[in-house]
Amino acid sequence: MLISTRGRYALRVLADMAEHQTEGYLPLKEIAQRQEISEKYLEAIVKALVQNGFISGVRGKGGGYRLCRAPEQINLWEVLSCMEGTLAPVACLEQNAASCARASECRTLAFWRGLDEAIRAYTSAYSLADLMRTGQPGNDYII
Amino acid sequence: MLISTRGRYALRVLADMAEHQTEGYLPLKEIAQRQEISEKYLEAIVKALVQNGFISGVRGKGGGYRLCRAPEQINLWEVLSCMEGTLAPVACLEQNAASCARASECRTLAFWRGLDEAIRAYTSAYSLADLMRTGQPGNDYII
DNA sequence: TATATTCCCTCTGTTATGATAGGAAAAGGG
DNA sequence: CCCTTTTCCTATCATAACAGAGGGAATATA
Repeated sequence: MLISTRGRYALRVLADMAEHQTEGYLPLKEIAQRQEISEKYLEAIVKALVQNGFISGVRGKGGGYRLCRAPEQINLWEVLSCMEGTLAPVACLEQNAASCARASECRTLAFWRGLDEAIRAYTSAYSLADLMRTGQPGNDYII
Repeated sequence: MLISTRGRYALRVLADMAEHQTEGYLPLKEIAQRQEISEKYLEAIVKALVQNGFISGVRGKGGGYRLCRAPEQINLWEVLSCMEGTLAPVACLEQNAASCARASECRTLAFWRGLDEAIRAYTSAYSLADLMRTGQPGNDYII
């Protein structure tokens, strides 16, 4: 499985936050209830989202979480790859993969690189805003 | 990781067999040595390849394994999906996935379906023969 | 019979997955 | 100053998947 619950839930949380953006800081409790995901498990997921600058949290009464950027500027490849650690389809293509002695003669490497690129191309074409339209990816991802 | 060693090794074994096709039945021992993969682990992998009709095995002295079809007719999506069980990027899209009550309102489902389709399109465009050319996929996959 | 080979079953160590539990720290309201 | 709400932090756990290792039975050749 390329994407575990960490990545899947992260997208659902972000989409939920985008949908309720106007309501200020959203307590995790509410998000967990709406999405029917264990609040305790979501804690670990939003923590990663905070650390990677997608959302920010405010403690105490009236606190909660909020998107740090506009949905148009939240790229799904970015979200998924930091939630999953890597989106590489095979171990050979991970960031800190041990360099393979067979690489130069490998019959399959080019095929894997192409698959990696296909996954990157598809996911990075989507922004969080595209999910809100439940439609096709647009090019509203402003660099 | 979308593809584990089962899928990766399977492609390497098939490519090795295609390369040495003319030599008749190839003992697993030789393939394992050339590919530097544990023979014991490969046993499980070739077993699956036999069961799915990609290769056939003959026991006894002079025995070994051989491709059942021409490399042009061995589709990589087919190989990988039966080695991995599924190539679905998320659990929601697996064959026997429990039907999800949220599916109709899910903001992310269409995105996942598209990713699934992108993976399928890329991998199924390749045949084993394409790997042998270490080049781009051709359209020599004859149905 | 001796040898080479696939085929079959079981076992094991390690890592990832998907959580759960218990509390500490911060902020606001009375 | 206390109480409540909330994030934040650390630890633990059960299950499954991954990557093999080991032993032997069945089959074919010479």
